Amino acid sequence: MAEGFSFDSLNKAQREAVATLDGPVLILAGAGTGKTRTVTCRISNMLEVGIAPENILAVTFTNKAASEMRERIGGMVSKKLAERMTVCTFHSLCVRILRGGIEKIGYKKNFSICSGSDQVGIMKQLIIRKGGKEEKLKAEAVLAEISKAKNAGTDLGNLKDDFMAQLAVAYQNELRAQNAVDFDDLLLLAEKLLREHEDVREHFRQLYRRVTVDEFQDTNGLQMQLVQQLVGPPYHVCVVGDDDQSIYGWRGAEVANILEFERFFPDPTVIRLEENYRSTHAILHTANSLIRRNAGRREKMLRATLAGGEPVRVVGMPGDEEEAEFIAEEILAVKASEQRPWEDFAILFRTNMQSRKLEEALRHLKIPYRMVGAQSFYDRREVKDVMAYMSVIDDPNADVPLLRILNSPPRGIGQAATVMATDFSRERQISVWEAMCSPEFTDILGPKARNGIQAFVAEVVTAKSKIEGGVAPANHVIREFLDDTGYLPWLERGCKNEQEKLNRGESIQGVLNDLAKHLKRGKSIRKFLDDSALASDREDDDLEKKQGATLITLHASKGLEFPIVYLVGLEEGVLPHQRSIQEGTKDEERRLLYVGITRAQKRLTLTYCNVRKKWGQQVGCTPSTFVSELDDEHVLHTSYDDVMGAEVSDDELGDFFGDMDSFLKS
DNA sequence: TATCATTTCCTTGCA
DNA sequence: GGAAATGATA
Repeated sequence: MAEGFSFDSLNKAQREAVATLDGPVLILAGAGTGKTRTVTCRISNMLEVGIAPENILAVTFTNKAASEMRERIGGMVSKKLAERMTVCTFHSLCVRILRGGIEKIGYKKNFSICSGSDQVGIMKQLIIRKGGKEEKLKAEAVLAEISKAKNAGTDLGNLKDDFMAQLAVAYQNELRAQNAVDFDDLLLLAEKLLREHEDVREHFRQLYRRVTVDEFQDTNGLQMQLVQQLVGPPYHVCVVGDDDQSIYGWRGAEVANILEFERFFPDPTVIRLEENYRSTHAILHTANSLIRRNAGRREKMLRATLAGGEPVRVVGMPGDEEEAEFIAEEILAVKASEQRPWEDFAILFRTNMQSRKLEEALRHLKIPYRMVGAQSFYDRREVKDVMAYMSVIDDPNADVPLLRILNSPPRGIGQAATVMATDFSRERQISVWEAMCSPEFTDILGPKARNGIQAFVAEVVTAKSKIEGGVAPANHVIREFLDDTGYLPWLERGCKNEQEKLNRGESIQGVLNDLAKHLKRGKSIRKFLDDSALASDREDDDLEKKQGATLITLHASKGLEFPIVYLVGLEEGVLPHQRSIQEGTKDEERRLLYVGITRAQKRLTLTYCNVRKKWGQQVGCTPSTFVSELDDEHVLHTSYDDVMGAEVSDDELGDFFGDMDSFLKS
């Protein structure tokens, strides 16, 4: 089963990357140059020269990337060895580090992790309590500032806005009081722990002798500092990335980390992967001509190994409706004439808003499609609710989840009663749950709220004792609990249509199934909640197995490739996005388009509209300045009339089926 | 307090 | 156009 890897299958630069195991290494891997293959071969090589798997650490940005990498290395060397390595995200690495000594910096060992909507929940409470309703501050905006400050290493009390600073400090105290950390804290505290405690630092430096960081262009300042703490002399650290594909500046990524890598680690070996195996020459030439316009990049020349290719089409559309129709009809026609599977086609767009029209057009022609990364599974409202219910049963003293579900479904515990409960708990230094159990508190409530709270407390206690008594499996008890408390019926009533009801039911069942799986493996409910907080999608959600053409944002498309790509909405204000024009970050938008273009293997179509419906209003559009930046050598400029004229028969066919469709439905 | 009507705001999305 | 937050009413 261990097929190993052969140097013969690699090009010169890739071979050098795989063979250079010592000292700092910077691999600049352009789009489609076999980056993943090179990195996995390099790590396999470490194993083959006898480096212990325990000493190997590879850090990625997503769980998906981590499991893919482990799997591929397992296939090359041996599954057993691969499983002994540490391949994980920055955040789970930090959890690991913190579990081994967070008490040294003043937290309790069993800290819990606050995810996005938990943070929003806390912040909303704080804004209400601090009387910020007149300021009409959005919780998300405050949290964004806090996150920025944490990643930049500035003090939370020093935020520009005075009120924001107040909220930030209160937020941090709140987390502290609940023994909770947010995602930024994971990095912040892990770095602090390593920096301030030599014994911990030495432990991990001894453990992780070989460190690899993937997608290095997406790291922020804090992550860089963490890597520096983690890697000591002789600096066996390898970072891999492409500055031209840095598209997450808006959430703190610093291209400087890759541009000035030698500032952080001395005298690195720099290896450039410049041979592109993915796209035709025409596509790559067009991409290169665009990205050349960016200043301050690591100069590199991507070469196509696939000569020639069809010209890149740039099509001007009358409106967004026609744009969507045209693409759907062409996909249908090309699929038939070239015998391609739906999976060969992808439609890329800048904002999620744009996907609606495209979805409609595809549905109209009965083209199956998959939407990638629209809303992550664990962010769905009902999933969050169910997880909060689980958390409450597991430990009702955690305030955040308790407050989340306290009045869903309505139990007569409105805003007034909630504020009273949190105030009461604060004064006495007890949890909200303890307040709710205390007669002293319930006595000061109105009868409605009192009854609601007492009934709820009783239900939680019953469910808790059932689980602790081992009467039934926890997932069954929880399902029953969701029913008895009226949550499930309430959720169903709130659904607008059958489809929604079905979807919600499925995702709830999904959570419960996942929990059952964890329990069978002997893991606790708490462990399940922790793992899920660090995951974004369900493991067994068959991400790749979903059938159909792909609808995807440019951001989510990074790392993927498709034979045929449509990139829509090349208009000023859309791509580049309006806000980037205002903020002067057009360079990043250019990189975003570059990423999109380089996803295409065989055929690429770029479209722009003259008119676009924006928030229900027709708005005139001008083509993106990026369109005029493309070198025309391999570009064919054309229009809706031209392309539709060439396919009249298909057009009519589409309309025929469309009419047939509505006829059958009526 | 719950529910229905009205108004407000619109990136990108990972742990 | 539409979700989500506010406001008005039972």
